[in-house]
Amino acid sequence: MDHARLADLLFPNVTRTPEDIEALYPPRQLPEGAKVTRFAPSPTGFVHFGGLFPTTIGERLAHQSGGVFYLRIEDTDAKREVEGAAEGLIRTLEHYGIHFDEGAVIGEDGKICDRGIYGPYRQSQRGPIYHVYAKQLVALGKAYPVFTTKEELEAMNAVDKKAEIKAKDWHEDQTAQREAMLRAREITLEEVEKNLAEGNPFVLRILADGDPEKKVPFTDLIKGKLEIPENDEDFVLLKSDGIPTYHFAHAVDDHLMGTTHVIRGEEWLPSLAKHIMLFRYLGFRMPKYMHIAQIMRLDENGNKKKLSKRDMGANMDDYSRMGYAPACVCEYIMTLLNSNYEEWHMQNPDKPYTDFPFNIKKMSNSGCLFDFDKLNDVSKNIISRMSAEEVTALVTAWAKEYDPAFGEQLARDPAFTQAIFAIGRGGKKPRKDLATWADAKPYMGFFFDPAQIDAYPEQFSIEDIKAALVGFLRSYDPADEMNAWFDKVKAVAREIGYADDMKAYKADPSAFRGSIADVSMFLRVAVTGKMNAPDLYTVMQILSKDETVRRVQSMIDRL
RNA sequence: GGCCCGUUGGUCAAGCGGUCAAGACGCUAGCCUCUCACGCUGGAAACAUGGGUUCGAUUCCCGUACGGGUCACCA
Repeated sequence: MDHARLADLLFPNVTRTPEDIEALYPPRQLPEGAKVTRFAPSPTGFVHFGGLFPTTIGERLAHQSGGVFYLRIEDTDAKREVEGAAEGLIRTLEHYGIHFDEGAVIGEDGKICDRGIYGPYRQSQRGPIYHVYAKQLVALGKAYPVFTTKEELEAMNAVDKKAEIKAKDWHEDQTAQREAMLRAREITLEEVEKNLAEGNPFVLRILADGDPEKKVPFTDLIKGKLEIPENDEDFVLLKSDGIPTYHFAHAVDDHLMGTTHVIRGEEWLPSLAKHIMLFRYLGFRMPKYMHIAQIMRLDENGNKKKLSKRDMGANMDDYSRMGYAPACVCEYIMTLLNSNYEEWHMQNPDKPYTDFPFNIKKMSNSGCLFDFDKLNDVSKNIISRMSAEEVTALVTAWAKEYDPAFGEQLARDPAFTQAIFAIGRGGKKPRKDLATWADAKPYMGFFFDPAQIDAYPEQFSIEDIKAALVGFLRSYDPADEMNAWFDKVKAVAREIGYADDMKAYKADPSAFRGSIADVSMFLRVAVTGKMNAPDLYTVMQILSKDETVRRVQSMIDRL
């Protein structure tokens, strides 16, 4: 077989050589140790939690080392592409504070455009580049074409490949495939010419020289030392539309664009042998790899499953809707990514997570379960440290988008709203009431709308409650200092036979009808409608005397 | 089914041959407090399993089980 002749036959229009291409991609001028990483999504949907994981690592590694973090769009599968998905991906990442130094960006006109000299950054626009390398491989005898007729191609596209294979017997299928592969390798120049003349499309397959019985040692930055069986599968390099598969595009692009670290999910581990082979054939130096474990979820049988797109908590846009602040989500991700992050954060509570010295060695190598409880805790801590102004602004902004009626209430009197969010804020032990902005309404919505009223526990008599409320109204004076105010509440408690001192009550509960805590609860429910609410004295101050009295009176009336 | 990866409390996790096996979330008891919270002090709760190697294994090796991933002209 004359490989050079085959190459010319297959790629008559390719005149450039790999050297010509290399010249267009000069080595990056970066400081020693700088890492070049990338986010390389296929524009088929939204960013999901599992995807934000490797992205955050890439961003941290690049920016912490003075390197480059770029965005490359892997739009090699037109069938699956979703209109506008790429733009959505970029916007979501921006929302989470992930910025790209280079690559595909959203331009002035809202459309994707390139920024940087290592482009194009959309694989769909890199066809001619891939073809140069494809031609080279053919000329080297390391790749060969497999022709199909258009009818066969259509038939292939019509079936769900994955489902089809699953239904088959694995052994049988693999033997058949292997035989077909070996046969395809035997194609002659004459056959190629004939097919080309007939206009039949072809895929370009690699000619695999590996022996799976042999293992190649490989070091993954997270998994450690691995033994990879050599690849013996003639996988597809170029699809029949001339567009490369992931494998081929990965090798060519990451080489030309100077990627130093490839960070991807561990589902790529089984393909690693293919990539090792490709880089070898192409004469490229391999980047370093980090294969990270998947985020899992529990299925209905209690088994772990990879967190997939449809799952609760998968779509990052859902977090916005649920009212999670981006900073909180990022911090939660850091706690999952780096086992010593929490320790660092406890020592540096006020520093942003970007100050944390991210350490690859501290990364977990098994998949973790998504935990909303933990996210909420992280989130509560962060929000508790925000200022009242900040919380007011963020809650209001969130509500305007996701709960307009509530947003309007919050915005009507910003000073009033801010006074509410200032309760228990600041100081050493701030309240931790809010994990999400959506928590604001159940937490403090009663200031605006007292409609929702918790029922009093049944063990208390209506008479006691009424007596306490009436007693309170008789003596209430908003000019009282907090202590004076509470002394009056205590007096009311004594009047109706409730203990005004918790110690005395606990020493002998039977001596009293109830305690000051119960009386406080009677009042709290009357004023806020809730068993749980922030400091009652302050709540009354903010509500005003008229409103406080009105609410207590209305509770007395309905009892 | 072949191949690959993984396995410390319910969850996230320290550990890297000798520890009473950290810590965080959640759960829970009590304390503090003028009420709700916050906070504090405790508690229950774990090395999947069988063989080795070793004076000694959670830690090293092999097997087993279980879980995950992958086997497309998808990424």
